[in-house]
Amino acid sequence: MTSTERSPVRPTRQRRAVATALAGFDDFRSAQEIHDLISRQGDSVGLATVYRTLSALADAGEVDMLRNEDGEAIWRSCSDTHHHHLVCRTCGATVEVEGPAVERWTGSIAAEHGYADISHTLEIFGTCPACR
Amino acid sequence: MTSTERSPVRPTRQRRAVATALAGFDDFRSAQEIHDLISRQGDSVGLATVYRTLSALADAGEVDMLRNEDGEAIWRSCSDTHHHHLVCRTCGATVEVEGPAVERWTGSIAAEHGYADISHTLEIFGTCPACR
DNA sequence: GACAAGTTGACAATGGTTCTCAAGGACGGT
DNA sequence: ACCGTCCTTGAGAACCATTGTCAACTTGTC
Ligand SMILES: [Zn+2]
Ligand SMILES: [Zn+2]
Ligand SMILES: [Zn+2]
Ligand SMILES: [Zn+2]
Repeated sequence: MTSTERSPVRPTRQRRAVATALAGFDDFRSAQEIHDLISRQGDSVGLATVYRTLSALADAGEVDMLRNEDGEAIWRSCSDTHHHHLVCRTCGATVEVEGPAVERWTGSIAAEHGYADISHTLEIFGTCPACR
Repeated sequence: MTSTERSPVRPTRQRRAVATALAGFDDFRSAQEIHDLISRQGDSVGLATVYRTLSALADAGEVDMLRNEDGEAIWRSCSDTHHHHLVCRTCGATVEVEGPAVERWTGSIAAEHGYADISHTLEIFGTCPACR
């Protein structure tokens, strides 16, 4: 059960730095890359804090986290509605895409086989026009 | 460049053991679990060899490798036609699913944005009836 | 059997991610 | 401003899946 009281989230220098760094990217980046950008901007935030903040933002639905082919987590600030990604495998350029039909399809497939608590991952990789 | 000569693949006791272990599962398992099953069956194969063999089989398209929500690689021998998976996140029970409409959708989305050389990943996770 | 080349396994190394815990900061009440 | 409480942070250790190392061992071939 989720308790009704949420622990307050305090606006700290560190959390602001992570949010700013995220805004500086429009493609998916690893926690390390985000940490590096923060450092390069003169700020100093512990790597563990970067991970904590990214996880919290992901839980809150304010950033998307997915895994690259090596299983590493990569992150990107996204619109807050459910969507998927069309990602250039050369330069990382990302397009958010929606597919109501796909959402319906995954749900019905799962129901058909009696699975509950459904989640799904769907990513499309390709080469963007600029990288052709 | 891929050379035209392929290095010969020798049928060894270890590779047979991995294949047998794979056949003993009908769901996705980690390399560690596969290694454990081999041990339990009395055979002895180094973990590194399990990884090497699984990777080779995946490259050859004889097993599917995907990543669970923690980013760990999990493996399963699969049919050789293009399909996706509905996976129980508790016990790993897997259903292969096909969705021609989804295949069409990903293709058209990609074309619409000028992306070429399209590939995609789509996995559905949930809790199976037995694990409810 | 002898040779060249592929294969193995114990172990070390790698590297992303999480954990630990003492020190620091935010906030409400006074 | 001062306190007390609870949240937050960071340096480093710990974790752990995966990969690299390399000498010993197989396998296929002649
Ligand atoms: Zn591109
Ligand atoms: Zn979706
Ligand atoms: Zn199950
Ligand atoms: Zn598909």
